Amino acid sequence: MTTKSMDAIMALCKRRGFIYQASEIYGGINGFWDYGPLGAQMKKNLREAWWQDMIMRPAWGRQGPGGKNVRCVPVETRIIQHPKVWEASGHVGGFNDPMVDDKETKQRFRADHVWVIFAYEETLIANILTQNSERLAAGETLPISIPPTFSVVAGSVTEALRYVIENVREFRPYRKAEWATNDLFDEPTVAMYDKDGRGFVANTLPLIEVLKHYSIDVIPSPATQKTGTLTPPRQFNLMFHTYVGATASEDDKAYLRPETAQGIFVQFKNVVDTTRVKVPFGIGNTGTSFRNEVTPRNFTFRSREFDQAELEFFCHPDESVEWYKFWRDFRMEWWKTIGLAGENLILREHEKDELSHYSQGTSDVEYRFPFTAPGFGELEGIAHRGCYDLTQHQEHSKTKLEYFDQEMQLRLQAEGKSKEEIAQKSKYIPHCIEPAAGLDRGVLALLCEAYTVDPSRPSPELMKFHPRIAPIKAAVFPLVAKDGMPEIAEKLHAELSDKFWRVGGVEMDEKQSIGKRYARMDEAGCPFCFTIDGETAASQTVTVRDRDSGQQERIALDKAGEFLKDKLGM
RNA sequence: GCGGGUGUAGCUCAGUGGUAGAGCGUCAGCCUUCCAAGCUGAAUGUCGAGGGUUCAAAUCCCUUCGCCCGCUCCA
Repeated sequence: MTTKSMDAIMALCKRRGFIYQASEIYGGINGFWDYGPLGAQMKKNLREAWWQDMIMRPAWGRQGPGGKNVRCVPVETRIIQHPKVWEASGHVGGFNDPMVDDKETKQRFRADHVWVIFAYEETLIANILTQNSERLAAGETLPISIPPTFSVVAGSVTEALRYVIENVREFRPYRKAEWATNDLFDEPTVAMYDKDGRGFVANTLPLIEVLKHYSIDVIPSPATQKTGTLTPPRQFNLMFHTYVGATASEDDKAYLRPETAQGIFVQFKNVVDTTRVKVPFGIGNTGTSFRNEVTPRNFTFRSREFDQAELEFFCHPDESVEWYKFWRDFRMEWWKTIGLAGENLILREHEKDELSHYSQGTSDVEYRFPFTAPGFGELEGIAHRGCYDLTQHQEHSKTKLEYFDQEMQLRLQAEGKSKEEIAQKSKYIPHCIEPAAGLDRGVLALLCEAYTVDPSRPSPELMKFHPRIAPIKAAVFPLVAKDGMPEIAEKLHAELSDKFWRVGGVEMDEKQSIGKRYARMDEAGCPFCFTIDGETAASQTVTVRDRDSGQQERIALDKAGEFLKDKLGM
């Protein structure tokens, strides 16, 4: 594969009106992009394709595991939810990792991963123990204050101390370290020895705790063990917040959603109670989400405001793995059918250690963008979320979100199962499979995949969109603007517009040379151009030019609509 | 948030203190019977923004914003 130039793609997007920088005349705003006429239509086509193939006729009418029909319904939920929704989902906590930077080495650490080690001289400890034996016996805690000795990066106390033991020579003047126990501390401790054999007792506390008693300036950096180079912990708050109500006090604080999925979980009970859906079934939701990214980068790939198309598919726990595989495979296939058919698209199953604790499987549909190549960037994640979300909301909202499976009850009764077993198995919190696609990333991938440079063509740049995605479906040209050709073209244009306006644009262009007009349509990604020429009036035929090959065929004038309908798969 | 690069017409870019340019595109007219063709003409800019130095700033200095690359981050 030849590497495509992202700069060239971005230039074309601007030039042809696919994507503009948001608020450009004011200098732009970091992490936000607008769509121009062609981009807006294209994104609408993508969302429409998702809606049709996921909600209206899920998985193209295929049957799911066990020959079950696949039923999905839509909801449209709000960007602003009750703040507790985001506490239950874990986003408020998870989006609030404080970070510290090392000003000298420019390294950044999660504050909760920095462990400060205190090493006490053994003789000092011994003295304290003997001098305060009565107070210690009474269960008192002794205030002992010594400067932090060094710090390490680790996920837990044990991991931190294990690191010290295994890499003790990094920490001068210590030469040797081993696990130890000590009466003074409840926590695990380590015994360390310097080159003269003097003994020390070391324990560790998380940085955040240590900062309650010490200034950041006396904490050694885990990168260099020098003091004075760390910044105070800073919150990287990825949640956008706002205020509900005109008074804008702290009590009115609310969040803009970081994903559309939670709106589905929160309305799960209502959908079950009001729409006669039965497990297994899916609920889809599309819309805008917000994440205050640390570093928006790579054109529209990591924007702060973006659109998602998410399906939450609810099923019985015993069938959940089968449904997970079903959706994972279908989603991969789906992206292929709308224009990402090449080797740039992969399905990547997450490794065990990448999975959330509640997940039995997660895959990403990934695309090799020019800016990620040779790596890949995530387009869609398909996650087995277990019963995690509904359970969380059940706990936080104190509302029962169990599903009563009447079919299961009848089946178990027929099988003569015990009352206890029937009651237990027919009432459950469904498991959930979540295919969550990024629409803006989808558009970006489709743009990158479609962008083609063919130096052998008179106009080398073209966009090879799949007809279903192409914002302009067809164009009509009179070969020259005389001899009655414009009149015939006008008529054909009117006919095609009338037939296809629901799915995309039909253009008419009679200005300038025919080559220039073809070139313009190539850059807009219009798949078919109908040209009225000198023969049309006599033979009632037109030529159709295929964008990708440049080849033309001659068809009957009154068959143009049918031709296009067929090519658009309608 | 740090470091490096960059910002001049719709796009690509030239312009190192002295009257803002080129190519392409766009538009108009002519010409033209199939691929950014030809001829003629036209429009288009607070030189990213703000401040400073100077008789004079796209150009030098400071601040700031956007974009690109690397680091960092990515429930």
